[in-house]
Amino acid sequence: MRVIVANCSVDYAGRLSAHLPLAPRLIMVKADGCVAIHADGGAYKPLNWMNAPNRLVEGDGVWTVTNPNGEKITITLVEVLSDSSWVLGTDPGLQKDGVEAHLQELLAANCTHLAEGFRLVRREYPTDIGPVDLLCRDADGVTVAVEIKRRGEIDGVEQLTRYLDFLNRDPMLRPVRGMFVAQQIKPQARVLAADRGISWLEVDYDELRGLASNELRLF
Amino acid sequence: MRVIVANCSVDYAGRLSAHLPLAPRLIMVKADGCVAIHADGGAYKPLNWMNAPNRLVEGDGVWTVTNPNGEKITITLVEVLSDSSWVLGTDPGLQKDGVEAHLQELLAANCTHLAEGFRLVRREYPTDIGPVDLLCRDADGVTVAVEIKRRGEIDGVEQLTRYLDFLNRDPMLRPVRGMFVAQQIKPQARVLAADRGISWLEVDYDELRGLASNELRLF
DNA sequence: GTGTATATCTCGGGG
DNA sequence: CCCCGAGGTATACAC
Repeated sequence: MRVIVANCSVDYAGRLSAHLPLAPRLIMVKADGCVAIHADGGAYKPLNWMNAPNRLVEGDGVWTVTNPNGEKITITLVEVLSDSSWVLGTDPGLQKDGVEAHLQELLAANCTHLAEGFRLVRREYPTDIGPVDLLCRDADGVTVAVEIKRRGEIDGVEQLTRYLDFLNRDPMLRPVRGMFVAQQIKPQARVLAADRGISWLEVDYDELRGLASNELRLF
Repeated sequence: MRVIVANCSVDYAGRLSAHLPLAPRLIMVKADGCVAIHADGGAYKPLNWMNAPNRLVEGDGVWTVTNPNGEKITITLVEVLSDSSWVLGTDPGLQKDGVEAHLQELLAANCTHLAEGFRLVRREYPTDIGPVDLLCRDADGVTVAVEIKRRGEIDGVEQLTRYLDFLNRDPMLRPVRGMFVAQQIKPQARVLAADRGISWLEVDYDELRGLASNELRLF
């Protein structure tokens, strides 16, 4: 890990063209070779960057970083205020809890939470176009394809629509209806779901987790 | 801009829960207060972060960063290897060229480039489901919804299909046909567009820009 | 390698 | 302020 603070200007040419006028910035070079140019604000995203794999050539006050896709960053260093390096080693990595997969687990284990009388057929039910999160049968025995998201946006409705298209070609399953489930569903997604006859439901992750631990306590 | 290199462990609780075991990492604190914890690899994305606005409290070997949404990062500093600060000032900012907005501008100004006899009705034509990039009328007076992308992929075709669904409900516009325009269109997207009766066109940004400057030269 | 789905996406624009 | 779309999205994973 190398950190340089310098007055610099930067040019990027690749998927688009971009230019940074001369100003003081922080340049971070990681062990895997990736380069990031940071301003003193603006969240974690750098102004410009080049991910690994790439090739960094340090010329006389000019760095050029190129990658195999023909993208190129030119950093012109006018005045270097600081230049330090450290060896940090590989990171043990981030442990996460609360992503979509967990929501899916909880709902698979408690699918009556989706609606009275729901029974799980299987998780990750395969179709030609990808796996459906949950396939259930409702109280009337009608098949229901359930798509689960942490945040329900329009893409998720499109995804579920594609699954329904394919599932409804199977005479053993037909008719299949859809259910869109998320912790929060955007208005646009609700409109599209409703328009396509897909029901939707907002669920609470913490409540579900409590429900799951209660069930555990009962047995 | 403050950069600390330290052995640390990190806990995040907010939109999800996450934990980083003790290891050497770089902690970046920007002037706007945002905090990012970087490993020595893995592109420009930090392992953990907290964007502005937030509140950073430096305790005895423990930093807590909280934001108004109830999210919280706890950084436990075991050994500080380096701690430096610089004042960089506000950045003049990134100048971009070649993004979708430019393509849309150029095509709005030169919509005959899309097809002979095209006339622009309006840019960003609103529908219940979002704005259509360009609404035009072709040489026969038929309404054409144009979706513009830098890179034409399947999502764009889906997006245009949604717009067409809604536009075709308007008796004043009906029938509306679709046109999918991009600098490069993936084969899969072409197939889907064709399957839905949507015409598609690849355009060259540099050529369009030249065309626009030629028009300027004429007047 | 391509295609697909996720993300504490980030970021900027418009109502 | 939220909603919405674009992004050099990045990243992981399946085929």
